[in-house]
Amino acid sequence: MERGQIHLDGPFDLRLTLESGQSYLWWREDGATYGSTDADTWYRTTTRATGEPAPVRVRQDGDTLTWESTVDAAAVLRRRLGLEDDLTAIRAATPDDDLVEEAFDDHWGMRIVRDPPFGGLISFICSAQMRVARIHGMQQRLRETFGTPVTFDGETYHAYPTPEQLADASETELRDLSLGYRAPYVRDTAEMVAGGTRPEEVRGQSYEDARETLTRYVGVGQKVADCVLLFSLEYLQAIPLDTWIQQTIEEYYPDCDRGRYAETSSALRERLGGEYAGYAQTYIFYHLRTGGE
DNA sequence: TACCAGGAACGGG
DNA sequence: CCCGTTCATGGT
Repeated sequence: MERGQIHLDGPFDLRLTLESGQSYLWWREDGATYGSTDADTWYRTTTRATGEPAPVRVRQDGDTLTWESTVDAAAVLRRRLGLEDDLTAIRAATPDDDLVEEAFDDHWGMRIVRDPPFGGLISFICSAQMRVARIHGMQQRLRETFGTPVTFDGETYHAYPTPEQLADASETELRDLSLGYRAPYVRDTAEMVAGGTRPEEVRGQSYEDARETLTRYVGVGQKVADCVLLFSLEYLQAIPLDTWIQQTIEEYYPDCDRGRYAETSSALRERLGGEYAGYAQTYIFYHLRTGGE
């Protein structure tokens, strides 16, 4: 077993980062409901960054992250948890705005995650008209049903299914996991990816071109595409316009409502500072979702 | 019971 | 292009 520590020299909160509705590819070792406020646990996931799926677990104690794995996971964790982002500089570059400042203050340390692209794509296809805890439950069932098991410290971690593993699933099998009408979307998109059309290929395209390209996947509209760009592909300017944010626009930024998704998104992006607008959006989303105003 | 959840596909205008 | 409707499922 390999074990290491990462010294945090900037604001970071592991629980907020992993349980704020950005990623559905981690799970708590204590089994507590996803979205719990108790952070005293290990968070588990797997990574294929070094080849075959490797289990990883990590926990936070103050300004120290401790991780354990079968591989050296330090670099992977830095990337996947957004530790390379200069959060203080990003906040400083975000225009002054009462709602944004309040959200930053209340949830300071939350980072934008970098999920593996395929898992990010499938999990956000599953997110359509669904609550956070249920989206997380779906991903857990997908892992345990179709993912490759690896044992670590006497326990089994199931890797997120590969495109091939999900493409081989039947729609009925997926419906049995309570995916509902999303089942054929997941299966068909997995087949497209297994066939060679990979989401990470959009890297290098302009933000709006990349969003348009991603909507070619079945079950991916502009909102889900924005989630994949923001939480998997490092387009930090992406602003997913979900029902919460649309409600926020009506209430706080009515002049940004241009009637159509692309135009409204663009207007709000400018209002939130452009390059890192996705950070401000993610703080606002979580702030409102947890009862802030 | 009826309504809703981090929407998207589909069909008609 | 735009708009309304439909699509499973489980919680409240």
